[in-house]
Amino acid sequence: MSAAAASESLTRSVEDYLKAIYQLSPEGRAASTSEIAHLLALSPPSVTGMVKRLSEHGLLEHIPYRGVQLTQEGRRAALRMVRRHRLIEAYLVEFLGYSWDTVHEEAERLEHAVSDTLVERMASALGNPVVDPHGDPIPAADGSIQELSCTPLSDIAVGETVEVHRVHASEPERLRYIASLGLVPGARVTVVDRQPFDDLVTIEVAGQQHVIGRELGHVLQCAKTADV
Amino acid sequence: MSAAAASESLTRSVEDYLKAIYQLSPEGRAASTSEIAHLLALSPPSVTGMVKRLSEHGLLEHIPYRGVQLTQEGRRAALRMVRRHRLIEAYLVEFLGYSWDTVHEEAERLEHAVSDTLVERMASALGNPVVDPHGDPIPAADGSIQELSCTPLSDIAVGETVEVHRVHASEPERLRYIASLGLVPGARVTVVDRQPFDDLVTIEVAGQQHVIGRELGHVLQCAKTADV
DNA sequence: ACACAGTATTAGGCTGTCCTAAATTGGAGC
DNA sequence: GCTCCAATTTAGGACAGCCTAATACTGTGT
Repeated sequence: MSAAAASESLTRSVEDYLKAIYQLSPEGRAASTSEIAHLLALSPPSVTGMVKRLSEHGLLEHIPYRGVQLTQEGRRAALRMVRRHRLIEAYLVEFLGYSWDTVHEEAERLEHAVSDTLVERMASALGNPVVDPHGDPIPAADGSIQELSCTPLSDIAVGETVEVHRVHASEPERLRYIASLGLVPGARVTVVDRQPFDDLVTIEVAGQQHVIGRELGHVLQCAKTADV
Repeated sequence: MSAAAASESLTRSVEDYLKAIYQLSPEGRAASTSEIAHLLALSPPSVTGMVKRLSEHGLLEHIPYRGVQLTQEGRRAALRMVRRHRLIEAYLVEFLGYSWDTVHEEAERLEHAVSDTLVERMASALGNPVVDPHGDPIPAADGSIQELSCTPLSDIAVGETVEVHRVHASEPERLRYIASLGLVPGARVTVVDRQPFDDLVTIEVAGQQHVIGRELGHVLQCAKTADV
């Protein structure tokens, strides 16, 4: 049964669900109904209903009261959306004057409307980039993705100097604040102090010191310089 | 009542209806249910139903059994879609390697997904063009549009030389054929002969003679050279 | 003046996606 | 092992859009 479902085009809603579930299940962990509902700003019953339909179509597996996991096919569809989204973001920033804080919303709509042809043309125009403007890796057209291993800034030891690789946020205000501190992908950051509570770290970037709280500390994914 | 409806965003379907009705009513003539149904590939009852909803929202006026006409507001929304569509086509041809026969379908989907911001950025990148790749005029952002007066090729007198201004087709096969004859906007065409029946005209373009039938004769909109 | 052909509308249904309110279930803590 | 809370699912409903079949209208031709 599960094999028969391929190739009919998915609705916008379905694409959003698959992308959300993919994002909620690193390492193939199961995503819960309420997590999905929260991420998509829907009610939990709506999610239960859709999840049931998607599992009938072979895109995911649902163990009632336990959560959902994408099937191979669902994962493929989700990665396709992630590729689209990130390439569109990269294209808009590179060629149409978007800044990284405004690009997410536009890409969120376009990712459902572009053809595969257009996506690949944008990729070519960009020189087939491997990361988007936030440093997130762009899945290849064949669905492979290599997650680069990063450490949240909040886990970096005092005295270490690292490079910001990914900035895991989509809200414009947050991104603008982060950019105003100079914490864009590629920036070099030194952790100069750490508070014993609340994961507060003091960092130095571009000669300036700032204190970073728990949330931003997790949003900023870093790695040793010259690491991949 | 009619004024209260503004600014809620329109659905894809609604946008398609408005654009179709706009295209079917040159000079504010009324469009019939069956014309709309045919253009959108829907059943007439579906059109009646939607038309009813749209007239409740103040986007058009419906006189039962007589046809529909856009209101000011509906016309504005339709022109917005036409602008989007034509600018997207121009952008894709100019920057992403699309040819005029493949670009329509892509634009048809994108026009519903782009933001006003993106449309205006594409317009700037293009240098604010006034016509799209098919020679169709692009409405201004304020909704004004100047229709250039053209004559169908089938109405040009024998012996006259004219310039192709607009090519009013969207089907890829037809457009490819037209392009293969060199009949792109800007091409100079001389009518060398005309059959007494079926509107067949013999033309010369780029030193080659071709016979053009009734349909293509209407698709090819021409004007005297150096006419605007 | 009237019948009829063709067009348009009404009636009744289906699907996809969402919602709120009311059960149900699983696991934490006693 | 039982109780209870929070998470989840079921029940029941709304709305946008679409369809087919049945009915109503309009204008044409005689």
